[in-house]
Amino acid sequence: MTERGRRTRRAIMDAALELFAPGRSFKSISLREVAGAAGIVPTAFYRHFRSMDQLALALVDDCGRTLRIQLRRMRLQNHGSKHLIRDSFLLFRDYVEAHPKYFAVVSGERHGGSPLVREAIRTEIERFIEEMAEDISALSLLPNLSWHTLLNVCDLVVNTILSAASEILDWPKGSERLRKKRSEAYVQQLHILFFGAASWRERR
Amino acid sequence: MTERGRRTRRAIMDAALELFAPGRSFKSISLREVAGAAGIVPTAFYRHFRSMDQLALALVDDCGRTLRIQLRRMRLQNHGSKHLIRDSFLLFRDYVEAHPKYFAVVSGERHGGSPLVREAIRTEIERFIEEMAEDISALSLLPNLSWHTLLNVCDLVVNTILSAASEILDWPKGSERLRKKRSEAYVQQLHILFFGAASWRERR
DNA sequence: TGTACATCAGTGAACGCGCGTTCACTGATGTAC
DNA sequence: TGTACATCAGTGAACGCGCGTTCACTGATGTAC
Repeated sequence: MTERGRRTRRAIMDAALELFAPGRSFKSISLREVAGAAGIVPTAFYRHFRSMDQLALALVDDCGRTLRIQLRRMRLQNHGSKHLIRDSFLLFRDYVEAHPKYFAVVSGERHGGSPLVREAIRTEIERFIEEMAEDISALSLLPNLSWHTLLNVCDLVVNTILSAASEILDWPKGSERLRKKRSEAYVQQLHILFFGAASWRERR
Repeated sequence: MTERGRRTRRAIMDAALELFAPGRSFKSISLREVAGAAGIVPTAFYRHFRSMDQLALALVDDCGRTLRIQLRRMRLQNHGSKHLIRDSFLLFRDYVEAHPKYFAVVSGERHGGSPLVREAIRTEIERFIEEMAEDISALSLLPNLSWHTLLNVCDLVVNTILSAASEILDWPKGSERLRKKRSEAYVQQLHILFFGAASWRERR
């Protein structure tokens, strides 16, 4: 693959990501549209991807990797915080607002996409969950839980913040009150959830 | 509206629901396809709905109402149970498996649909949450919580079981082991969550 | 460093297809007397 | 209960459009000597 090839491939992926406006699913974006936005003729698309599904998979992979790196950095850098849960969530919220497209792909295609894409997203999310569990374990934040239960708690947490991400993408731009109110609601949900996890005794 | 009209309208909605195979979003279903499945010529569609979006709204409304009635009945009839949470979840799981299409609409379009449809689903889910909170309040299951916090807990619960529903729709048909394992995982999530809620003290 | 050549990326015409929507129509259904 | 008529539901031809994909091509890029 030549330098030119790599640049165009990147341009196609960026163009596709850019087309992920709210309310648009991957299925509703056409090959011709992506090609046009990437500045190439439709037929040239095939030089880089076999089909739109393959592009979707590459995109999921890309988003997944980027998000995992960012979120892990977030967790580790936040470690010493006095209000760990609140601070982590607010940081997460800001990150979603700063990079809406990445989350739009994951949220939007997680339940609606083609089976292939959905499976790929599921795998990415599982990695998410595992990394979160590893970090919590390494920091001994929930020493009472077995690895198995810890994973399950992280599943619940990731589900919750992905729901939050999806909602955040829909917030109207100006409404600071709503933004604060809903953020606090999610913070409370996470508090209750971690409170339950911290008081949990195995084999009850 | 005549009797014939009502029957055809119903046929259109049933046909659309039937087309909600896994991996198909509403956007990827065409007017002609729905009309064909409903046994009418494409142009006759307009006698009943202005557009596909209007059909989607009618469908969401229909699914929402049906599900709310069923789920409320479920909660109330399960009331005396010794293992309230587990029994409720298993009943819910069986109901999802028995009526997959209804959940496919709600799960699939909740994050991916057009803004109009997403808004409609959001409203239906809010009603869900409120009804659940009312029932829990009426049965004094979480007397320690303020109404505001109770609503927030129910939000978390509904999010969790909707994630579960989406996963249940994807379970391979035969795998009883997976089905049991994942069901127990969700039951544990709900236990932890309710445990946290039950031990929660306001104004901490 | 210069050149010849192979490979690779992008082009543009062409195809057949299913789409949403219009229109004037026909036949079925319901109602007023 | 029977009939005349208005309204309503369904028809079928037609339209222009954007779609994915094929193909033979041209020009750009990278490499071997």
